[in-house]
Amino acid sequence: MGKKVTLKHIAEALGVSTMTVSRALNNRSNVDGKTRERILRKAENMGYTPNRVAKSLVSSKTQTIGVVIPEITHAFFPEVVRGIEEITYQTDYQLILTNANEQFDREKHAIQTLRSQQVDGILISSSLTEKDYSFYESILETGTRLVFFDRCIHGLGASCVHVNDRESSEAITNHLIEEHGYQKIAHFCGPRHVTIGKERYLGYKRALENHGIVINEDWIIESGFKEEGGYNAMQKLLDLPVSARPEAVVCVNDPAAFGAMEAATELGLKIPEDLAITGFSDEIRAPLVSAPLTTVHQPAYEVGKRAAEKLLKIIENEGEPAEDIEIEATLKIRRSCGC
Amino acid sequence: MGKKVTLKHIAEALGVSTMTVSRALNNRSNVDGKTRERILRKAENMGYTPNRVAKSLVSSKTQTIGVVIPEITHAFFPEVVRGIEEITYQTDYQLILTNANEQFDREKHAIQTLRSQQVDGILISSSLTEKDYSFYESILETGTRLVFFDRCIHGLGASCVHVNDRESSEAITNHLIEEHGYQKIAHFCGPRHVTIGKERYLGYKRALENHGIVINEDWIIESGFKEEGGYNAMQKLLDLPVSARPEAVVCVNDPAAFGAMEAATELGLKIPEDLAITGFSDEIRAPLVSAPLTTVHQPAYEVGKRAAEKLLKIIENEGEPAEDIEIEATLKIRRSCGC
DNA sequence: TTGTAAGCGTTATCAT
DNA sequence: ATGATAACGCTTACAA
Repeated sequence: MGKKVTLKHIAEALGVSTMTVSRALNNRSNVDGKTRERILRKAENMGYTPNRVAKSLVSSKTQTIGVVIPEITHAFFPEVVRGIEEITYQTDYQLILTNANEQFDREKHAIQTLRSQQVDGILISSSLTEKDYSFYESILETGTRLVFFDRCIHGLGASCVHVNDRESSEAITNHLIEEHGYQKIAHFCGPRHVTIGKERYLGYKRALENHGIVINEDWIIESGFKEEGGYNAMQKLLDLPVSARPEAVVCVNDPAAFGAMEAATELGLKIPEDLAITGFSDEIRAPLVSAPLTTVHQPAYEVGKRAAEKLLKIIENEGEPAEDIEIEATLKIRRSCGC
Repeated sequence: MGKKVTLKHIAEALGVSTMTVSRALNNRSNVDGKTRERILRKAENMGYTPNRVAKSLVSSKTQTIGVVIPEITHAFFPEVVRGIEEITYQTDYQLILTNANEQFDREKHAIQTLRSQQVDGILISSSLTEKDYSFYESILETGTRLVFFDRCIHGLGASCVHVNDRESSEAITNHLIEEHGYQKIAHFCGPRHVTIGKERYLGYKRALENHGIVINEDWIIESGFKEEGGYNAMQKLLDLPVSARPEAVVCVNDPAAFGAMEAATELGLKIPEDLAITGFSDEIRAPLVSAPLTTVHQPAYEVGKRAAEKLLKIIENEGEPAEDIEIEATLKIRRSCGC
């Protein structure tokens, strides 16, 4: 349980200066072979561990990046984290993980803490649901390096990594219309100020418009991104008289779709016979539920990887420009759409 | 993009000393009301963010804990992380996440890095598969605070949080014997030097012994903890002539069970009619697979919470004793056992 | 090749 | 109530 060993201790034990020890331990050229040997051996058996905190104070570099996710239970995010982790592991960065739990206040707090920890950069999927960008504007002004992923905030000049949400949402809606002939299609949407909420809504809308289908506002219900929200939205939808119900529901993501399925099933509907449902994410449960979920496959691992790569570029090259990186998502047709 | 604002900048701008600024910002009593006001306002609009790195250097406290997990894709671990996160959020600690990817070398490396980052403590589920505890002995000697969870290493005097693996494994094996009358039961085990590998094996063994069933060594196959291992183990098992095959397989965890199911299904077996399979974890997919998995429900969230609580106690109370915390797991009977 | 001095941003300690 | 100084562990810049 001895006190922590520092450069100074090694230096004293050996009768050299701390600088010599520092140099030896950092493989600098300008230190005598024998001296280096002695120092390395001594450090080893004194159990020396460099103090990165002190190092960081000098270099203002912590080799650390912060990650803020809105929802650790949505399987999409751990998979993103895996992608991030692959990159940070290779490049010897550490990853500080924080969970905003879908609350923007927690997100702000997390970011402030990360900044005060002097992380070299931050990856974030935002929980922001209102049109108040001032927080982000002000921290970007201070030079905080930031890359958004999945849930982005545009117009701030920050980089963003995401899938082609709008096209994908349009494609899955098209599938319902063209392959199954559905005309009455509802949408359980996320908050509209979150990119993915807005984009997926717009894709849905465009598909209907392109087919000359008039949008029924009763069928557009905000479910948010969680199962519970999908469950509630479905209950609301099924409050409508039977004649006024849709044939299909396009959900903003998989968890919402699962919640919707559960509510529909409890109320005696069969999926997809009585009601078709689609998701967005293709998380781990999608192929397994009783009516395997037709959804949009989002390459989560890839999203994490690309976001981390971009952030590291920004950290390591002064003039790295902001960039909008779009990753192709693919339709995953299963049974819940009626196929 | 202005340079970072420090105490000194605020002090100069206001013509006071840095100490006064420090005191005001930290709510010390001994600072004049008006001075404090001026300082707070100035700090605010200069966009001051405290530098925790500098703070840490003085206090040798980082408000940071490290977490090392063996496998971020196994859904059990993100759920544990959620539990940890709940505690660290409440107590204003940050969480540094590292993934050892089932490799002990990466685990060692992760721990060394965490130590050099001066984390206040480490939570770890070990990937160690051999009986070489020297690494842990040496880092514990230096006073590193450590709590194991799930995959523990005993005999080091470190705390550990885990479920009652042996009893649970015995109970699920008993279920196969007593409720279904199976006598020919195989076991896909983890490495024996990992606690959970050993304990679950011993539970399985004890159940057979208590029922006077002789163990068939051909049926004990090391699958490890991943799907792929379960898949391979099942292929090996099904290489046996039909007459020499077991009626049931007790798998060391859910992923191994899923892999085993897949291989069995591909080879034309029906589960549970031709072969019963059980798991251990009760992860998110367990109820959803085509033969819903009979397994042991491990309260992952609770494991994370308790481990984090224990670690914080150790960090905050000098003399906090090591403790072995056992959490009760429960049998989750579904269809894959034949029920 | 090695050493000395100063400084990174903060706080503890001892003045004033 | 406020300030000066040293210290945390390390590295950069300069000197010997």
